[in-house]
Amino acid sequence: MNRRTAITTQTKQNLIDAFWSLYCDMRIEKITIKDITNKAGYNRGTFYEYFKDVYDVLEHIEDSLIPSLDELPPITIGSEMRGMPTNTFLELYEKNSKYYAVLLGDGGDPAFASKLKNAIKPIIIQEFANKPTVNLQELDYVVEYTLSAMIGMMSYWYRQTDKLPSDQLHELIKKLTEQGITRQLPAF
Amino acid sequence: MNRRTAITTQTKQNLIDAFWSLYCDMRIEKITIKDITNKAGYNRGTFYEYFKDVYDVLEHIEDSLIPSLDELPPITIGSEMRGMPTNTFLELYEKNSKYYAVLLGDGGDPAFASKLKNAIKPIIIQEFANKPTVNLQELDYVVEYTLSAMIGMMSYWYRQTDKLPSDQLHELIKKLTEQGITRQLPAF
DNA sequence: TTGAATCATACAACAGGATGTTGGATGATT
DNA sequence: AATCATCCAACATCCTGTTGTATGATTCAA
Repeated sequence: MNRRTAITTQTKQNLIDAFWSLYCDMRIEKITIKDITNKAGYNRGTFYEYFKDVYDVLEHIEDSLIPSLDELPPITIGSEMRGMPTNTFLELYEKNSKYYAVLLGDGGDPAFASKLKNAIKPIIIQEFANKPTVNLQELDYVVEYTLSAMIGMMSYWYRQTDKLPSDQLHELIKKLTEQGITRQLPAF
Repeated sequence: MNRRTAITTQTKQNLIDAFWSLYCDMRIEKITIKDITNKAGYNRGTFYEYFKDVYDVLEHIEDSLIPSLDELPPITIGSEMRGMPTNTFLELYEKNSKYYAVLLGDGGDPAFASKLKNAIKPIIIQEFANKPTVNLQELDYVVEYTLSAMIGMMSYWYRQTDKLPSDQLHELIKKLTEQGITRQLPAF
């Protein structure tokens, strides 16, 4: 890599890292550009060489966390989860948990959940779109339901101090996906 | 009511209404106190008589939208949805949809979803807590799963322009709750 | 290889605007 | 008439985003 681009890349990353360490502790509205550059060790003006404003940094981070099509393993019907790739999603979450847990948590960005869902949704839907019996509109809602449940569950899990064991969590999700909620309730 | 308190109540409400109409159109970070007081027709200083800052207004609104225990109808096992009161939740959402759809949407507040879940969760859990077979920790996750899915689904529904018919949505949610996701997929 | 031209990087300083506080005027309550 | 609440004007402070400039890196022709 060019010496020059190496420097700029590093500077940008330093700013990103400084932002993230602040973002983990405080609401984004309270983060000033001064805070970021102070922490990263740059002049405040330097920030504007790389980002438009504080929200631009967040967007940059979010974009880098949205999986690209080829990053996700191809999904085939008849796989372990019979079409709904919960495991793929869980692995994705775990891989990026450092960021996901914050972005999808209480102090995070509600738009990120949508971005994530919208990135994954077409991949899943595509698998079923050519089936003759499929109602595309309903399918859309089923996928929305699933992804919302997954995200909610995982975020909650990461928020807990005494967590359910990981394999028990995975098992529970699998059962909920395949059998529904009612059957998991003690009264049933 | 006292004339004086009537005035303050009205002023406070005017400020809240002005805030909400702005909040529906723009991110909260972009809303200035000047915007609010201009819209409501007060001096900027008056705002500080009632609220600490812009976020304080949002908190006030959110608190008024969290259902109290006696507001929610008592939940009994063996009811229509066999214990998981999805209908109760759907009705709650629809009753407050003007606010819920915004607060739980992309430009909303992720903390509100948690507040809402935490308010409803104990009511549901209480119904099962005394069953001998229940695993309280797992139950907690099942409820989290359910509420996350409901909130995600409803928010998505309100975001759509050409919505699935309401009764079809309710029917789909019922099936997903009772039978799981896998059985709703065309490949199954 | 050298050195002059060009470009990128980082910074200081400034104007504009938002914030939160203080002290005072007006009008209601007692 | 005295007291108190409501509302507002004005102020100091801080944050923002832009502009102009100095420093150092890269390029290319001689």
